[in-house]
Amino acid sequence: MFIVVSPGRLRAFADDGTPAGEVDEIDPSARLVWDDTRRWYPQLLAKGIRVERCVDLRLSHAILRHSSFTASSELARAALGPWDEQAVLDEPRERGTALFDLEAEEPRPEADPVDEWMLQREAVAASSDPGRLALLLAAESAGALIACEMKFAGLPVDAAIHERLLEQVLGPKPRPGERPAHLEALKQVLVERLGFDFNPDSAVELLKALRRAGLNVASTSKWEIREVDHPVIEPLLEYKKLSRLMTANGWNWLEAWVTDGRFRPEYVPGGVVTGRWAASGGGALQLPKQVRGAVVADPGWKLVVADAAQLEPRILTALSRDQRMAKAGEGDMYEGIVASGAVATRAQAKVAMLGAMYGATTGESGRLLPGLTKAFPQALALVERAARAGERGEIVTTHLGRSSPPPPDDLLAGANENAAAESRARSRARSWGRFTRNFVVQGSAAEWALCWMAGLRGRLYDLADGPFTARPHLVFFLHDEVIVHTPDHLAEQVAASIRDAAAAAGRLLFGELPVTFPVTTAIVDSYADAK
DNA sequence: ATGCATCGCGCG
DNA sequence: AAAGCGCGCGATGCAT
Repeated sequence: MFIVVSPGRLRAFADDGTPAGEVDEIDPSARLVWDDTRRWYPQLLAKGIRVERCVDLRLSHAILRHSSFTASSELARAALGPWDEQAVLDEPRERGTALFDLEAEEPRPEADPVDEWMLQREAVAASSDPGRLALLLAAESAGALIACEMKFAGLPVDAAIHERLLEQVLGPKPRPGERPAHLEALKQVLVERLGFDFNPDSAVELLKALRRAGLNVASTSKWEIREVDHPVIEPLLEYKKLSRLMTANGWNWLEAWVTDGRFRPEYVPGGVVTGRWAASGGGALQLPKQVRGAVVADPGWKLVVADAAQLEPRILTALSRDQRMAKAGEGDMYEGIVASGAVATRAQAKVAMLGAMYGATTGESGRLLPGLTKAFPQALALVERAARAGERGEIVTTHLGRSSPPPPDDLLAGANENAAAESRARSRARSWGRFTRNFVVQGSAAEWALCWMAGLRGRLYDLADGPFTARPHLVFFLHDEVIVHTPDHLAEQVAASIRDAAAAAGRLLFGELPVTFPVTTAIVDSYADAK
């Protein structure tokens, strides 16, 4: 059964979409259909209601609007409307410029979610691959539930441990506007070794200072100055490292983002064009290894940290059905690539695979590509095709049907003018090609991860009783990695569920292909101990 | 005072 | 100024 949720109304529908009247309260085992999970779910969670499944019409619309699978649908061909992000963003600008005429504005009636839902069902049913699209929309919507649940539960962070760590590395908490002791001391070393005062926090001043001291550098980035031989370099790199910790995850971060022992960032499913999640608030997806020691399980609980090993190369294997690459991926994929003879070392295998998926042309990665291409022609042909399509301004699509955004209007502009314009056009086209090359792999990997997590969510819930935060539950997700917070005694079962869900995700996406998706699991008290 | 672009760096 | 994809954020410096 479906229940369509809208302000003041709960409309029930049978599985085939026929109306079944209105209901008084939400049945959490029904599939809830709503405009935006972020709008409805937090208040349900606050009331202790955990929803089993949903249809997030906003996220689904974004997929269907652009998917090449539904290009001929009514939904995709309609003018931009209230379900389109762009229309919503443009809206305030179209209306008067006065800032305070909000009262004067007619509160426009909300679009009916039932109409949109029906359009979406039609679009999926008539699409070139209803099965894949339905899976994608279900996974995307499950992700929306999980994002809200993870924010509700929060990632357990021990502020005392974090503060101790900061004090060890930076010195005692400074007064506002001052550098902590260790950073200040390092600054003095820098000044001493260059022979004059300057502010190392300013990239402009720092660059001038380095050049004044006779160092031939064009920027102050780590990569470049690392190569320079001068007594200021070592303390400067150290300064940058400490400074980064201080500004990104220092005392301010702790105060702003960690309350009651929980870090609660906003996760943004579908926030990245490829379908990856984005996050806002506290840099959730950039939590540096340096501070992971402060992420600790509650007493009597454990963290189960799991990571999908070499996910993107394996996704490429499955997408391309490259039997030789599948063989190389039976164990550690990079070792397998070495064994195939494509490259000499594991490190090279890794660099070469990254280069294949990102479109490297130069450097070590570029040099290794011919060897990789020779060993795995089928897999490499897939990414090459995606790149060429992008260069021509065409759309590419992930395994389950998420399509790349249209190329910039000027992608091919200037191709037939003078030599300089032509070269710029080629460079633009190549750059877009690298994006589309990566899009199919990164986007399909994101789909696998969503299916993994959605399957895991259900398995975790079934492991215990009570409110979902009393059961094992997801507390963190980072592209190919999850953290589950679980009562001690269930940790082994959680680890097994994580592996089961990974295998199930592989079958859901790719059927019985001989491609495996191994996950490493670690049962730990502290995130820092996971690897 | 406030907004925006750039740099630099963290993560996958 | 990373070669080679995708992000978010803070500090700085300039424009408004």
